[in-house]
Amino acid sequence: MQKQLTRRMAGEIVISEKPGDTLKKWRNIFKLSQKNLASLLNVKPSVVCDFEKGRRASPGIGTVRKFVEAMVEYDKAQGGKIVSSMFAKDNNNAVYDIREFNTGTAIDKLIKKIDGEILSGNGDILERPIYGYTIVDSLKAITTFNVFGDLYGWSNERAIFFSGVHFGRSPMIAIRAHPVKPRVVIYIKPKAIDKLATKLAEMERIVLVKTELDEDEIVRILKKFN
Amino acid sequence: MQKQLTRRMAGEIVISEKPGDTLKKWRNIFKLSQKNLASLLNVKPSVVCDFEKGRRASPGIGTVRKFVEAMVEYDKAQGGKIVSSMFAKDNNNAVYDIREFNTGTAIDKLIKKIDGEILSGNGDILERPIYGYTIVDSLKAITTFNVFGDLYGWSNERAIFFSGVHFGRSPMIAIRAHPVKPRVVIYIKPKAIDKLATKLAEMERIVLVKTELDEDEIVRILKKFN
DNA sequence: ATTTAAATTAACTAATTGACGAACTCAATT
DNA sequence: AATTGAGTTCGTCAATTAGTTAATTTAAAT
Repeated sequence: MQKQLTRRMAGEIVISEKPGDTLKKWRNIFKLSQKNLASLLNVKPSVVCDFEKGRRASPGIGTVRKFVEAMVEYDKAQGGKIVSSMFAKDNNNAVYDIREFNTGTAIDKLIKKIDGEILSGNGDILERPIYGYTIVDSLKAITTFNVFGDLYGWSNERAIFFSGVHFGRSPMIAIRAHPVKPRVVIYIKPKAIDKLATKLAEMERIVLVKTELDEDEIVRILKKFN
Repeated sequence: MQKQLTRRMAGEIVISEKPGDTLKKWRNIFKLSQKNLASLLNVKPSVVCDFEKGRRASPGIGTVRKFVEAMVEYDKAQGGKIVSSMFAKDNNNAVYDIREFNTGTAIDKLIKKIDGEILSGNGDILERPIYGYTIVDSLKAITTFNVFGDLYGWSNERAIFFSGVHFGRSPMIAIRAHPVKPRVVIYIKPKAIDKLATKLAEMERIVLVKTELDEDEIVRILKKFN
């Protein structure tokens, strides 16, 4: 959660017309004076000001990272009020596991590892690399806040595992409606597979897979991936 | 849309343990060789390599911005395949009618006009103004491109009518998953109402309504609104 | 086993950053 | 009228980046 926020802050700063202004904006959000922030960073206040005023056209990412992380850390030490207010109502116990791989892994390789059966998807799509996965409880995912709402944490170059699947309609509809799509959707022990699910998968060019392994086994297997 | 992606990329790079690896990951996603990317940036390939290999501990944000924007620009010039694969697509004949009101209309007033029955929602929420409506075929809406994808066409201060509703699960799930929410959802002649639909409506603070009028009658009535 | 494209490494230079500190502005207190 | 606090400006300088060229290694493909 903190990482997500730091990423967002950093992204905003880097892409901003005026990185300094954006930096300042965040400092204000965290209710820090230049002096406070400077002391968190072990630098003098003028340094903070120089950056905010854009004296350096292109500060290093190390600087940005330090700034951003210092603010988030600080907030955390104060009880994390700001950070958690950014995430409104978070309650991600719908997420069973979430990880990023260090290197890309081909889709078909992953499917084989988890003993999956392909329901939709073929050809070179299966060779595309993915960079992480998320395992969610399908019902909780839609009744719990924020799982689909937080677009920023998602990379679409990943696999989404759904547990607690009945016919597989709802998860695919949710994905259909959500602007960011995963590359692979894997149903864990589905009771059946609705035709609409495979149809939507085809339309979205998503590889749809089912597996009879349970969550724990999957996590164990995928832990070995890097 | 592009800006969102560039921000996300930049954020990921800045906060990454190994910014170089993350940069590389994105280059791969955009299917560019170091040479290609270098020529887009008017630098030598070794520069790209240096960054990817982390030989610069803290590259400037200008560099990051250039890299990220070059990739996105390049993709755009190629038709934007990668970028749009990150988001949704376009095309809509699922939309039966769509209109904006000139002035705000209170929700309860509109409900009365179309002879609607409230399934979820009460109190002052019903007095909120809405500024337009859309009538969509619920099945087409999820099988046709874009209806949910084109986020910017929507104002959330509006009513969405769904026709062809069976149990009302799918439309609410779609709304649940979509980042932009309407104020009011109206089912046209639903066969039944699933409990999950009302539950989701409550969670989203969306006024859920059903009506037994058909599309044409509704359009006729609403045409009189301004 | 060779060839070729792609990626990595090294050595070097000019330009820029990251940091300091001192002087300065501008409101708001006292 | 003097003091405090927050923020700004700027000269300075060692350390680092952004870029070059050229040589070397890896990985694919013939």
